[in-house]
Amino acid sequence: MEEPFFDFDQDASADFAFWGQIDPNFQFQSQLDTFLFDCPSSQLSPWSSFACQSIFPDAQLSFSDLDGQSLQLEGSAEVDSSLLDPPQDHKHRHRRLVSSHPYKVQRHAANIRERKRMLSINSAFDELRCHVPTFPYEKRLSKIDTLRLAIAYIALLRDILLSGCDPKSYVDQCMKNGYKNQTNAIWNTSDLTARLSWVKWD
DNA sequence: TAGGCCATCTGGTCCT
DNA sequence: AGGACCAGATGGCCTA
Repeated sequence: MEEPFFDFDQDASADFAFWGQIDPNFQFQSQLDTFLFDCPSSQLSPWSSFACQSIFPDAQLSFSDLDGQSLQLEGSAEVDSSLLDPPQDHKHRHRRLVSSHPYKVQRHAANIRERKRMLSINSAFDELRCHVPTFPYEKRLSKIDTLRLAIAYIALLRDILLSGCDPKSYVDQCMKNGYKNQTNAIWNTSDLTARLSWVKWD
């Protein structure tokens, strides 16, 4: 299996060099980050037990990557890096924390939890993308399109069940006559049925 | 270059 | 009290 790759802040150490000396709080912050990320990722997402593999592995951000990024954050009172004219070739703009206030330490921990939560959500989106019909050549669906397509797909599957017809012949019929259902889903047109023509029904 | 999409930070609110 | 959840703000990347 190919390791998920995300070209994210791989030159964090260089960034530190650019920004100057490391804050005394850095060691504590690193330990905090390490602690927060010590919990297994399987606890973060109920979806991680699925065997399904995203066809877009590069879209996933590993927790080790996140660990690396968390090293960017050092203390409390933050400084918008754009104010200091940082290098512009980083994929993400980073903020630095330069003093130590308990609230800011808490805030930093909350940020990490929030990032983990968002990773969990994104992981679920990747799982969902695996279960909605897409063209082989189609680019990665956006989150909103994934949700809308999933809604339309579920509606169509329901209609197939209610019809009692053979799924493939039902889809073929939809291709000929156009698919109409009760929902207002954006994908309930030929987009969906055309995708379903790629589905193996046996 | 504008618009879409996304990641991240943040503060507020709710829940345990 | 602390964590989860949420929505708004912001800025970066990509594409038409």
